[in-house]
Amino acid sequence: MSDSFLNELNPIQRQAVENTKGPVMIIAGAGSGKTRVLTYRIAHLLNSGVDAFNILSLTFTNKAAREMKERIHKIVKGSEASNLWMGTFHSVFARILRFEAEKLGYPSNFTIYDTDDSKSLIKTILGEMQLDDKIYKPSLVLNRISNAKNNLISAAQYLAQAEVLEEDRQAGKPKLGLVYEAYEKRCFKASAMDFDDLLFKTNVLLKKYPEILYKYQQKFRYILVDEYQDTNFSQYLIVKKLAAMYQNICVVGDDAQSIYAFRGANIQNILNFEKDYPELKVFKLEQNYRSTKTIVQAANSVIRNNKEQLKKVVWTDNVVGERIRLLKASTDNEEATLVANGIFDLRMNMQLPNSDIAILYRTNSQSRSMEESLRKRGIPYRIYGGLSFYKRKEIKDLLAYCRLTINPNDEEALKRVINYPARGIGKTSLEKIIVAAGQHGKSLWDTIEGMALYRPLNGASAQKVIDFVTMIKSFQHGLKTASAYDLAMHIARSSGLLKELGIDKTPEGISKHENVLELLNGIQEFVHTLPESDDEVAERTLDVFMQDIALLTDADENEKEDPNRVSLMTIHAAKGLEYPAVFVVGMEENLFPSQLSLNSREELEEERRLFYVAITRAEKYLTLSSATTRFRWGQVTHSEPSRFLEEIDPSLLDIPVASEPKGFLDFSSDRSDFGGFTPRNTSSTLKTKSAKPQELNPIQPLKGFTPLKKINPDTPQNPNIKSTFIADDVSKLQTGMEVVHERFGPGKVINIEGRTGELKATIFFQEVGQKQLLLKFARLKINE
DNA sequence: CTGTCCTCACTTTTT
DNA sequence: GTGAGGACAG
Repeated sequence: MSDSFLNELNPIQRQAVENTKGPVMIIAGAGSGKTRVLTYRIAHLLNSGVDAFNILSLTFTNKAAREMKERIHKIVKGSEASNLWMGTFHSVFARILRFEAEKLGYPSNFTIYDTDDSKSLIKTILGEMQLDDKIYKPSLVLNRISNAKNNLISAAQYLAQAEVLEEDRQAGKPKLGLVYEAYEKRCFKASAMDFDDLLFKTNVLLKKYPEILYKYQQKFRYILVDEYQDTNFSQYLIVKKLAAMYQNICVVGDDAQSIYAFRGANIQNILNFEKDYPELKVFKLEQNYRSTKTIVQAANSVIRNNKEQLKKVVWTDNVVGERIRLLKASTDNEEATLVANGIFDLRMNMQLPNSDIAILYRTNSQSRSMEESLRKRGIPYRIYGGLSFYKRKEIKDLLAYCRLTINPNDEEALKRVINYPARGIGKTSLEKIIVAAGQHGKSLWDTIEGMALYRPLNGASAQKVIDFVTMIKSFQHGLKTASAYDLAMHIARSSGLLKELGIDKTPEGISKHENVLELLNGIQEFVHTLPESDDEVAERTLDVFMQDIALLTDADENEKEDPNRVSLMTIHAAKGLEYPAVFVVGMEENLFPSQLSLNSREELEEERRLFYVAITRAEKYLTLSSATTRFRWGQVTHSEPSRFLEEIDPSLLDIPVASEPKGFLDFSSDRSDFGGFTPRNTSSTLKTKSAKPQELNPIQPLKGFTPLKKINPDTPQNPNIKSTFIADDVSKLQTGMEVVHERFGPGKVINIEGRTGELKATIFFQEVGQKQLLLKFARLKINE
């Protein structure tokens, strides 16, 4: 058994990997090889004989979990790695809760309510309590409930706290606690848990049943938590309890990248970790392997403005690299055009594939203008997040039928489909059912199933509801016998859903129909896929398929499509990812930082950390763009440049020269003789500016100074060399010639093709490998 | 009860 | 500009 991979680590990383006993905290700066340390640590545990079943690894997103699993598979041979418990907090504890559900009075097939379900239920409750949903805005109410749950305050405890009630009274929402209470009851009656419940109920379970706690303490002897800075109190306590016996707990985090406080994440968890475990070992990973010096320094100069942070010095041995480019546009559409042009130039001049490029924004709504400009330019792209596949109406409709079949008590699913497709059960009927259910303390389903007993409706409407009940029951027969696909297809057909969608021949209607078919396809794939690990449920029935659906965010169904696409996503979604070239768009006050964050220092600091995350996604090229006017909620609004721009050390920026008449807006004007991504300034300014960052950086350790080693292709060249790049030179170019490229360094021409003016050369560079270059853009120097 | 038209709120960020 | 939800007529 070889641990040779350990040699790939630097001394601190290696210590962080090898100290597997006892509590460990790894403070990992951006780009410091955190994921590598985590994966190697797990691999090292497995190689030293720890059973995969005894390792619990918690991540923040499904994507992160998936990636880590893949990487571990690559290092550890055999199928052992499949047995790791690795996933998000929510998915791991949902799994445990399903196993232990009866202890809490839940069936193991409980539904997981997503945010829409929760809001819809709150609206229903507000209606019943005759509260104005303008005052009790469902999203705010849900927020408040969510906060309570994340701090382990039940409805009963909420109602028992005088100050909390007073707070609500002050805010003009005195009944909020009662809404919480009703919500809690309704979820329970519907056999449903919302996202926060998955953590809350886990806490309840572990507290109420010491023997269950003991069982999982024994099982999870080694616990690893990624993105620890983003955990909330509820998650913190679960981890603390599980780790209490063996104390083999390793948390990894970076306080500078904490961007989920809005959802209850608590930086204190990372700051207090030391108090919880006195013999804690702390490892600080401060060397950044990802980005250029310029980018690292820019990030440092921004984050320096935050008051609350752990002492940490992120530095890098990498090259200085390009300066950060600023784009200023007059409108959001122009901004998008500039970004698309910038991407075009990067592909041309730096030979970057689309997949090396990402556009990051603060809000999902900003994606639209970007999409348009990319489409115009013919640049393929992929949007991450946004309206995910599983959030589309038609998908939710079919899933609601499936949910109802599995758990008929699921109130939100029932409300969603009882009259869709329309079957004559309208609002009035539904209201009568809800009232009757409330009176008898039954779920909606129990009320309509026992129509004869509870009599919520009479005559024709009653008959329609009875028919609906009969239909759902017929679906239920398939649960144990039919495969997930057969049953789902049967449901889609007999419910009338497919027919309904087939009628609509508008492009949107067709797309909806296709989406449902795609979901059915996905279910079929599931049926044909074998369980990954030993303890995964082996049956391929519908209820197994549905278990984790609510916890899925982005559908990675599209993997089959062209992978060479530009990525578009929110900065939040970009966390943990890295791209050679990054565009951060919408650098404007009231957008980034968000208007809603300007009330408090804490919130502003979170926005700043978000900007820090955005900057540190970039490896080589970073572009920040803004617009002076922007279309927002149907109106043109004026906006000022973001304050964050001023926080970047100006010497790191490629600031458009004022005297240049709007020229900098136009990427394409003279790119033929001047690489589009090259600083435009005169050579004298370039010289002084490129020299400055190193001198200025006060926190750069001495070793960070790159000694005069071999010429690095990424180091900005002395602009005076430019004069030797004469176009005539290029025309003389022939196969076999030795050339020097400004960025790729020395290379040899392998092939030349194309017609004059569009000549394309294939060149093998010693340092970066083979590239295809358009000669009119590539500034090549022929070596004679 | 159904379908259409109109109004209005909407833009933080995610499990 | 858009999508959800309410008002209203059939």
